[in-house]
Amino acid sequence: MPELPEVEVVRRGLADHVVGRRITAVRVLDVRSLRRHVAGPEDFALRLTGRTVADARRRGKYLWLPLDGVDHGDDALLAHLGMSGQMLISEPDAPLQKHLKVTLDLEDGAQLRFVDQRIFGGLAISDGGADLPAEVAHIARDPLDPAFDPDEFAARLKRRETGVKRALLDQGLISGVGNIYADEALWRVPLHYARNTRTLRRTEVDTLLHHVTEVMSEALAQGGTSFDALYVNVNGASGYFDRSLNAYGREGEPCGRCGTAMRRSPFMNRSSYWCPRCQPRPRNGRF
DNA sequence: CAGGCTACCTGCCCGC
DNA sequence: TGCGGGCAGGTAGCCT
Repeated sequence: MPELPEVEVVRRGLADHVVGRRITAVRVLDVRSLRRHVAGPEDFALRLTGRTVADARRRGKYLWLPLDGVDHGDDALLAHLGMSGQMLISEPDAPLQKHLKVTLDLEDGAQLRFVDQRIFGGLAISDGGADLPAEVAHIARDPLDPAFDPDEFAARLKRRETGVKRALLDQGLISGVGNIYADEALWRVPLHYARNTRTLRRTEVDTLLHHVTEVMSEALAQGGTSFDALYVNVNGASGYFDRSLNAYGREGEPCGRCGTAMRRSPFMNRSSYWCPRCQPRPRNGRF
């Protein structure tokens, strides 16, 4: 579900409501959400209790909260929202959400809740991960990161022998882009999702990068994309970028540029949405 | 390295 | 009303 803009909305919410607060109690309601914390739920709770959240950081779709505290190293609470994960700030006595997995009581009386319907997301404590968790080391910088290097991206992309959308979804090459924003950026360029990366000229790479960055920035400014209540910010509010989508989910609807009916094609066990006129399928790997 | 497939889960929607 | 299949914003691992 959440891609970079949605995760960044959550990160900002955590920065506002959680950073600087001490964790006074931890409850794990479903151990499956701690699959990546191999030491188990008791260890998880023990090591979080009493710690103060020092910061809220993000790279791509990964979030982490560096922790302060005596007797501990510079470790962090690592989170990935997967397809359906939510971080919600609640009153402790608020009704329990159906898919509530973990609660963290904060010293100011609020409660941070991790809710996750499909359990593809999860929480873990990353040893020494305050700066950059080892679990995130394989993730490339995202285009909203000031240190993102377009030259390096272009060089690595050119060395690939693959389709351009597959490359965009490769979090080791560029992070934060998921199925929605990949289709939106490709529509804006415009470029067919199967276009071979080796045939892209540098100007096309730069245009693509421009649109990837722009569409995610615009979505962030509108609070992200929410099709339903599964994606919400820490206060439970939806984003409204879904109204601005030009490609994703628009099969059969007219292209916003040329009016041709948009198409949906199976791609990597999901779907790609594209305009057959603006984004013609490449021939000879080029056009 | 590329990429196809599977697994990890729940829920919704559709056709029968 | 129920059942099966397909679909959904993601990632990791195994195999060829």
